[in-house]
Amino acid sequence: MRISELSRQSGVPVASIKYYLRKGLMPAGRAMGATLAEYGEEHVQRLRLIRALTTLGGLSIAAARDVLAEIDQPHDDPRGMLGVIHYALRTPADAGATGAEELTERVDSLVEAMDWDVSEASPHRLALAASLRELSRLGMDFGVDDLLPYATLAAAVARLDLDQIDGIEDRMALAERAAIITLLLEPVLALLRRLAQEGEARRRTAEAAAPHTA
Amino acid sequence: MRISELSRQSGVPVASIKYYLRKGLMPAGRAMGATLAEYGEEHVQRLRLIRALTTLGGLSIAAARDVLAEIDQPHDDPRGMLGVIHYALRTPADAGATGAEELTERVDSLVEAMDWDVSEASPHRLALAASLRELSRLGMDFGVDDLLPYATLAAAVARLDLDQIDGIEDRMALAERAAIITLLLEPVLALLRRLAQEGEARRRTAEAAAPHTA
DNA sequence: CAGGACTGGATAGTGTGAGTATCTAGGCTT
DNA sequence: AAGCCTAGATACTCACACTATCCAGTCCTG
Repeated sequence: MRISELSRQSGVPVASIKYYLRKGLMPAGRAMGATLAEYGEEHVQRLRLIRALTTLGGLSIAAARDVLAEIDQPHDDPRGMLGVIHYALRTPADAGATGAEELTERVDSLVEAMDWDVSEASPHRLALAASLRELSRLGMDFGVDDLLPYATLAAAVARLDLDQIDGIEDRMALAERAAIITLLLEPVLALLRRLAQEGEARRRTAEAAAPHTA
Repeated sequence: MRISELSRQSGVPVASIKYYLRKGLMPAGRAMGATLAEYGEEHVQRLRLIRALTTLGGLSIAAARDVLAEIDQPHDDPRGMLGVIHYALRTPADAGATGAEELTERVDSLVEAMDWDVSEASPHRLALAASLRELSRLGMDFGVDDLLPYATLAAAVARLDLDQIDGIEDRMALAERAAIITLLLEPVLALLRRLAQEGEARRRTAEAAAPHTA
């Protein structure tokens, strides 16, 4: 299929497709001549993934490129790839690590208490410490004890996540699924949390108004 | 305190402070003359909150303005304010609602199954439907049964969230806390999830290699 | 086999968001 | 009175994600 057909099927403007090609988010089509290339179904799928990563996942073009490059890499240990994808995603919260030593310790205690086998060098440790420091400066200090319940729930979520990609044999498909689960389920979880907050808030308000019906 | 002192204490450049004032994120200082205004500790705090919302929470200036405006409003039902804050936050996923009818039904079933008392008009319903549709087009279709375990965990998280702001009497402080919990805990939860994923993935890999030690 | 539509690739332009810098009077401090 | 600092307005910058033009080269049609 030619680029105009690819554009029609995917709904992505030709100029944007060219832009993604330039930026290295998509492999070029099979060249059939100096001014002609052949695209396939996999390109349609790739465009869908790109749009999902950027719009749903909120990734920048550069971050999406890194994640896609990781997906395309053959992985010996498919499960370990999750970590690598995570590494490709610097949260913007890693700026200003000054004075986060105490918070880093807190994160380490938490990881240990949860018995999580997480790389010492994981950027998430630092990112989490930075987030906690920011919250602390806003007057909301979360100690290990405050975080443990949240961490326990996060562990339960992670188990569900890994169940989703269990039993997929094709490595390429697995890598893609892992990325989708990690990145694109995040907004879904955030939305579920908000819906739940709204429901729980109303429940508590109602109970406060009429405690006997509880 | 003058603006330069405010800048020094908060670490935010004078030009940026003026920018936030222009955009309506901060109340102006008390005018002491045509070219002089007095700022207080509350302005320092406000700047911290603005920076946290934009950098940690990833909000745009416009979204942060809406949230802050909501915080500043006096609320009759402080808990219900959570919902209002949510409304001020359109997720970018609300574009393209075509063909989401079936997914909307699915979301409605889920909300009903969870017994969440959520407004019929909540933008989260539509946003969730749109996210699910996108995931479905990527080959990951989540039915109500798949979502229920996640929703149950989300409900548990929401209970923890509301516990955090329980017992705060000052309405202004409560509004701010509610916003912080909802918005700024989100990246923390995402990081916990990723740490947990990494831990769980390694655990499963290890168990697959040596099942007898499990 | 000529004309027009289409193509890949390069280059340039656009619009938005989030600041950053400059300018102009006016005021405060010593 | 001199030399700052200040509020407010306006203008400028920079990155990002496109979007539009250009330019040969190619294909297809009549």
